[in-house]
Amino acid sequence: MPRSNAPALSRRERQIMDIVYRLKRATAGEVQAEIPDPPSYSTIRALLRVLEDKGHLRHEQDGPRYVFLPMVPKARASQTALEQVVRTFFDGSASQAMAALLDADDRALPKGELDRLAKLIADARKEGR
Amino acid sequence: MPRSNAPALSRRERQIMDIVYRLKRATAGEVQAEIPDPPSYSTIRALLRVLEDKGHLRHEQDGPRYVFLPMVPKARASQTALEQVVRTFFDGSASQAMAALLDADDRALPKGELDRLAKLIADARKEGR
DNA sequence: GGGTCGATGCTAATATTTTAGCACAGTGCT
DNA sequence: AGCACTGTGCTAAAATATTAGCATCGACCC
Repeated sequence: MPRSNAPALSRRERQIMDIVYRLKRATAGEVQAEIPDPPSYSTIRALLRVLEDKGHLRHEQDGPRYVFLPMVPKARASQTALEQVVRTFFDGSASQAMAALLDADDRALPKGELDRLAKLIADARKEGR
Repeated sequence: MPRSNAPALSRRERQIMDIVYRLKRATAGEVQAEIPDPPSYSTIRALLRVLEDKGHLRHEQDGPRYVFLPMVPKARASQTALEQVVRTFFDGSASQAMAALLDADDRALPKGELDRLAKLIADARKEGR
């Protein structure tokens, strides 16, 4: 858990946290590999250490090296991130955001996924009444 | 349009951009009012000026004062923001993200919105084949 | 005209972030 | 044992972001 008084993430810190979430767990080298125009290895490690100090990451020892993991579970962090986007860009309306997702990506949505969504929505409609 | 070589936004800059997007357009005073523990008015203005230099904002004169607006239209910025979240937290799958939105918020979704979504999805399914 | 109010432009100090370098520890190999 | 390799911890410099202060300008009112 990030310490409650922990300051918000800086730019690089945010970038690194995103990478760790995407990879689920990552070593310094893996993080570096994900950054375009990356700074030195040493720098990455320093940042990971800072993030750990601030309570955003923890590490496990994997043989000789550290593997870093988020303190806040991905599921929770993703909800927070979505809420933030919904609040900022969609007036707090989740359904507007969903419509935007559908709109942007309908080519890419596998049919099975659409079916699944249709079902979720059908369920929600039933519950809602 | 942000200059292509414009560096990513710093923390405060991001915060301010979000506020401007949320309000659609905002004066320095309005931005300040939206920030908890805000820095001085002077500071806000400096940041707005920086954002304008970097090409993220522009301003219009409204009587005696400036009203700031995003250079990138909200619709486009919101797509970018969603893509970022989808990539980071949902493995690139828009439908997973939609499911999360539905899950978090199904109490709050007005029935009419659900109907609209159901229709959008039905259409997408037709198109997709 | 003179004064006040509400705004801006600019400059400079301070704080934070970002970066790299160096020293050291452990492992495996010859 | 000695050496190379791959990792860490720590420290300190450099770059960037954040902040506030001060001078100025125009509008309005007395």
